[in-house]
Amino acid sequence: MGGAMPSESAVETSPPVLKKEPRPVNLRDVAKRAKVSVATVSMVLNENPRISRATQMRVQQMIDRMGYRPNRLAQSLSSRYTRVLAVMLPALRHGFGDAYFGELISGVCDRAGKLGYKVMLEQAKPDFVKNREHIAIYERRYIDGILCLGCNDRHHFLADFSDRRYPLIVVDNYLEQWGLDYVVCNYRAGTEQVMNYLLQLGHRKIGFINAAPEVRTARDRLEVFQQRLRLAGVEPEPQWIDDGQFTEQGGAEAAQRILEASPDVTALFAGNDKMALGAMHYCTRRGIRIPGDISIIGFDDMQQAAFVNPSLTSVHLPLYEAGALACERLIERIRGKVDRVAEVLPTHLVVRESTAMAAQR
Amino acid sequence: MGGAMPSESAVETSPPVLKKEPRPVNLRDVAKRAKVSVATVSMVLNENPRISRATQMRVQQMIDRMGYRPNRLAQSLSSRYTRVLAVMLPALRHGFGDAYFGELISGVCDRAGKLGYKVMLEQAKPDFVKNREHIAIYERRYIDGILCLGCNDRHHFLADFSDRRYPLIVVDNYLEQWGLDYVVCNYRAGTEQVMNYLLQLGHRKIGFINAAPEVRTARDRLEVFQQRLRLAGVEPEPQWIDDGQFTEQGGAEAAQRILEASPDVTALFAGNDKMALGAMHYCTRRGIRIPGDISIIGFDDMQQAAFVNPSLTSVHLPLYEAGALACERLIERIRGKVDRVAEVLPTHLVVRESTAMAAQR
DNA sequence: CTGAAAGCGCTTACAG
DNA sequence: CTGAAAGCGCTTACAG
Repeated sequence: MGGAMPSESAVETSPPVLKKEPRPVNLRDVAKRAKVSVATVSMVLNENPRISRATQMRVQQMIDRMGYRPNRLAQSLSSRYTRVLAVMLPALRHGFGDAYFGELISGVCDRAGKLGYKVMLEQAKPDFVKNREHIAIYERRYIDGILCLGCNDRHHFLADFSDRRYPLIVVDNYLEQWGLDYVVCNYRAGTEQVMNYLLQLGHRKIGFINAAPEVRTARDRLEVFQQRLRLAGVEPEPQWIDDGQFTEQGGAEAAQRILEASPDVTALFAGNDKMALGAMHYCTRRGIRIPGDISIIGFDDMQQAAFVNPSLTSVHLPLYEAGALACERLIERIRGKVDRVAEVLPTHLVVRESTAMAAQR
Repeated sequence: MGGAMPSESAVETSPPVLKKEPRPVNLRDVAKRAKVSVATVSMVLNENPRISRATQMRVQQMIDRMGYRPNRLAQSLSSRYTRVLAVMLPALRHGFGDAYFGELISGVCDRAGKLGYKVMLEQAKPDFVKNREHIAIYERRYIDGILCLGCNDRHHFLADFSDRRYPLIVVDNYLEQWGLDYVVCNYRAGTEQVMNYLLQLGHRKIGFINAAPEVRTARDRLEVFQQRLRLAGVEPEPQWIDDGQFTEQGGAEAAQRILEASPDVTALFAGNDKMALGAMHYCTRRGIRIPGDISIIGFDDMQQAAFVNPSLTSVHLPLYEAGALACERLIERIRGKVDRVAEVLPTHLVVRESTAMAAQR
């Protein structure tokens, strides 16, 4: 020790290549030092009321002192739960770069963290479904439940959940054909808010850029759009309605088709803000002033909506809250505290600069 | 059986409340039916070359026939790996609703899936760090490694990884003070591309909306900005440079401050597209034409950039690729196939409508 | 109220 | 090339 070759500098110069990883402290170590059985330590960990307050305190102190962290693989292997949830996204290219899903996921993650759950990401790609991974992740004990985002009627694998054997909640859509649990924003009410507002501003010839007829909420939107126009004595013409594929590009193209077929349209209602942005882009390029010549209105109210030019009137969807609530209900389902989930969250219209009284032509 | 009360209809009408969950098939079941030991089945599963081709085939067939799926909790408990990675995000409110992180995460998830890994989401909130969860997730065997997004010099908990005991890769930033592995886009080269382009267009008085001086790549950008101006014989004035906090709102406010202090500025360079959008919004409101009166240029090249009005010139960052590469390298580090990761990815400038020759004033 | 023991479903030396 | 057995680190009846 010391002298010619001080151990400290030796450690510094020669990399400790084969340094033995110190085994992390486990349940048995704690039990031994606390002079109780492993069962007792386990019960303290799980706050089992059968343990006396005195032992509980003493063991807890030892746990803290030794910095013990239970191995959750062992915990999950022995118990019924993994305390992990999956967020399942559709197979869109670069799917996570989307503000809509981002809001939902933020809500899910925050709530999951507060309730002691971890969140895993999955994408329902063709291979994933073909390999029955949607079932395998339960059976292989990766997760206790799934939050299904962006799903639609064509996702036939969801039928595998109609036996309610594995907890799953559809988030911001509903698919009653398979009897699945859901938490959804009120798309019908949101559309009514839009239509009431536009009609009130004097608009009668209204273009509608929708998308994804395979999504139930999108169909609801279309239904209410037509219903409300008819209620106002206006028969919606087919060429007022077009598909914008939920993208900026698609929105721009749909706007073009609608306005070329029906130049007398005075307002465009888009099924999401992205398509509304695309429509705005097209109009501005063509010298059609917003809202002077045409009103444009979106759906979702993403953060961007307030910062485009002109700022975009839109229906606010409580997506963060929907994600959080779905997460909470899913955990309740996993624990058997609830057996059906069917929640509808309110929306509201945020009026900004992109809408005005119908132009007199 | 049958007769007065056919068992099938009984099953159909009375809900099978206490239907015993059929225990999923396990290794032992397969071993028994295949008439081999569990060790052999395990080795077939893990493609251990010690197993003869004949047994391998026979056992594999039984595995397929019985629909056996290994319990991965047991696998991980027995082996060294969980095959789960964490993506760690900073504690931004609604952090996932961000196109920048979304692109990185998409890259990570796609590559992880291909390599047989799952991805878990974490946010480095104050409590998370205080409870030393960033270490606990390794010790408790949730994950094998972390991909750290959006981190900066103030994230002192990253110092806990300088001993390289737990695999972690910093994505799209680098923090050399802690000797961490990283995969980063070339921010210096990207800034050079911007400056070369603007100078070439005749711009000399250039405003710079940056943010986050605690982020090394952001400082790099500032350095190159100043360097290049000086190289062109222009001394950058302090009031040309402002902080936009990486948000639309912040970008709009920074643009206002810069242009009020220096109305003769002919171009604004923003450190991300969001701030550029905010700046555009401000200018348009004030009647400053883009690019007629002022050129605006962003950084990131998010999808939006092509669809705002005018469309935004921006530096394209290969974020998807950065995420994917970081993921792959992390897995290599976990498996000890590489011991240092320091990758730099190229950027390029995408010229759109928001930039033009410097206005003559 | 607490402990000894079985069990969760795998992997991995160690024999043969 | 294959098997018997120990072990991973917990939880949970079952005794006492």
